[in-house]
Amino acid sequence: MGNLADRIEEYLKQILEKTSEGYIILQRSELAGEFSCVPSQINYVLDTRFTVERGYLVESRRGGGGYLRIIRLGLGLEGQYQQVMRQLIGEQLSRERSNGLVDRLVEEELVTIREAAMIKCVLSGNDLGGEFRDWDVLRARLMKTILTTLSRDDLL
Amino acid sequence: MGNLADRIEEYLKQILEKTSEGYIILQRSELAGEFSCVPSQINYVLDTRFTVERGYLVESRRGGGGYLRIIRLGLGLEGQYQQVMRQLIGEQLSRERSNGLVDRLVEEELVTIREAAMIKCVLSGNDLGGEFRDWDVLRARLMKTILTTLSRDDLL
DNA sequence: AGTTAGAAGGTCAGGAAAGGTCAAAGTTAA
DNA sequence: TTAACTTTGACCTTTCCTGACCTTCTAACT
Repeated sequence: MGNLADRIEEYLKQILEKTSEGYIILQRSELAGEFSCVPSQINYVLDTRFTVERGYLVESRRGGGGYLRIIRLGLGLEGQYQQVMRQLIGEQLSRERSNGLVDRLVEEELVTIREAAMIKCVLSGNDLGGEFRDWDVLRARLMKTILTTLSRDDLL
Repeated sequence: MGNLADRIEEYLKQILEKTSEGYIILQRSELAGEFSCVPSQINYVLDTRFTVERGYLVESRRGGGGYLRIIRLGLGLEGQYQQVMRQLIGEQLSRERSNGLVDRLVEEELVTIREAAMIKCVLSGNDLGGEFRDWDVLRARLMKTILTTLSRDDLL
């Protein structure tokens, strides 16, 4: 596995391990410079290796003083639970089931009561007056993004 | 965050924090001098960082003895903030504006960082591809419902 | 009172400094 | 020999910074 993408991946994961903040910040062009490659190669690495499925979140900002921010998603106890949850959710999620899941998250003390109330109110979807068709699909996607957000290591 | 605009923003917020009046008065050219930049850079910072959504009001006066006045808008106590927020949200709400509002809720310690991240990720709406049309309208409604939920007395 | 010079701040367009996208060309593994 | 993965480069969007030019206000001088 000596190819460029793998080496960049390795390098990033290494500094990501060492940090206690739960994230690292870097400049795309600078990193590209260190590995003597084109900047878009960095995007390739980020797109293929630092995905949510693999436990990472990437934020960025353009313009002068722009940057890349790679955030670690929890791999510990909470992270495990998060993976299980994702499988439980699947492609569709009914309102009853989502409420059940959220209650369980409260019991496990992974979310507060306030957070739970918020999640439920969003997932209840009283706001889209019939304008959306595939409710259960949307609910599943929303639930997943929320779980992802909650497992961000930089929010602890 | 090493760029000039960010540094000026931070500087201004710092002195704004320290003052007890709730506002600061300064001279554009003087401030520009301190940061060795062109005066219009100050306008850029004010236009992009000290907006109403983020809780600031900027007044100014030209001519001899002219000045800039940056006012920090409080959200008021005991449920008043709900009304203020609703006004700011209005019927439609862009992503930029909603992020500004959420940041402000954090600053006022009305929501936690985790809650803020969750709200942002829901409102960013990466989940409903092009399936929904009036995004800004939906965002406004969601934001209001969330605020209502968060201010429920039984969640404290 | 009217005029005018100087002292503020305001606007806008253009260039620079990031990062993003996409498709074509090159590699590698089955 | 394909099919999947990697690498590159041309072009795009967003954000920042500067400078030239404009508007408003005060004060001093008719």
